[in-house]
Amino acid sequence: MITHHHNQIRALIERLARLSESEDWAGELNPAQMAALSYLSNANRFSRAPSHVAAFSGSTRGTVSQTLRALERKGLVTEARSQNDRRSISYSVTAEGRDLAMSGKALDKAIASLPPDRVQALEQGLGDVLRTLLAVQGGRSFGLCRLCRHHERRGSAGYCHLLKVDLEPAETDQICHEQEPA
Amino acid sequence: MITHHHNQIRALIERLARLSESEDWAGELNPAQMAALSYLSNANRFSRAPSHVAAFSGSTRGTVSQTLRALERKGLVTEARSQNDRRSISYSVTAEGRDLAMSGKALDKAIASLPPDRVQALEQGLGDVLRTLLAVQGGRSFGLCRLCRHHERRGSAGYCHLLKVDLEPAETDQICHEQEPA
DNA sequence: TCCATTAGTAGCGAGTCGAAACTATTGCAA
DNA sequence: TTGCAATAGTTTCGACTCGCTACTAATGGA
Repeated sequence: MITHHHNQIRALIERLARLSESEDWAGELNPAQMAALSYLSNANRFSRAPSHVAAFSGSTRGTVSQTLRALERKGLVTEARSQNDRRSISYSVTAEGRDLAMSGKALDKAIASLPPDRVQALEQGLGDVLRTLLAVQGGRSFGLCRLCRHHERRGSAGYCHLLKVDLEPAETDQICHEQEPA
Repeated sequence: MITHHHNQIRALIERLARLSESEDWAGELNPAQMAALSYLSNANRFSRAPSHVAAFSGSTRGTVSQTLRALERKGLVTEARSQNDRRSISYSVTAEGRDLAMSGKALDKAIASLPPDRVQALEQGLGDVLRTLLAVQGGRSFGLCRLCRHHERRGSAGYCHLLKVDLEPAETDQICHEQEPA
């Protein structure tokens, strides 16, 4: 049974996202571009292809392809074709791109002004909702590498048993498109 | 200080909204149209003008003007010019529009599958975030009529001390653009 | 080797979006 | 009363999203 409380919460989530997106950096970037840039700046080197961005944002490869070209024209990302599989492309975020992605958003400040237990509860609740939604829609989780069932911690670094590669310390804190919660 | 937890939560909110928007009814309506339709179907008769939709969604009057005309072409809303102020227009949602707006969203179902205390915590946390964000950005709250400081309960009906009008029972549960939390 | 699959791109049409210019109406103040 | 300034909404413009349907190129399995 869906009560008006559940509607209310969806409305809140959608409105917050909309307000956050209609912020300052609008004019510079539009929501889709910012979402892609933000994803790319947190994704590991195995997860920066157009199809990954598309899967993450629930969009299509075609749409994302154009979004990424817009970002490239603006000098915020650079394209690099893969050696192994010459079909695939990996995008990297430039220094300017990273600055823009990391620039403080009003929504972050609003969240930061909450008491820690509220923040905790929010993270947990939203995480649960996301997991349930993905289970229904059949999407990937795009969680952090180090929280993956294929991840093995090795000191400050790590190892991926799925891709069979060593991981730098920083990489274990990035988003991976193959991630499956432990 | 903004920690990665706060970033995480913003990312969650934006991703949930994006996934929710890229749902089934896409093809029928796009996100902006659904957002406008959803707002209109919950707003009271004083709050259904283009400028109200614009303020609610953090958009502009110009953009919203086109969105509403698209909705009207699709037969989901109807326009009605006001007698008192002949500049202003109020849109009403048609029966089909209401059906579409009310149709079950996957995100609602995901939220409904949470334990009640989680739902409670989410509603509280997201509400706090929204209030803080609005305080910073200077937007209106667009809350429920009956939770307004100008509202006086009269049995199952009510009275608005700001607009000096009687309110039907159903109206006290709708969104008002003048709402200020009690 | 052949062909289905996968990764990405191109072009189309409807529509968003912000900005600026524009019309009509209203309200206030001299 | 006249005269503006403010307000409500629309229009137009250019850049872009978005889903779609083709399309190319590379890959990989039978």
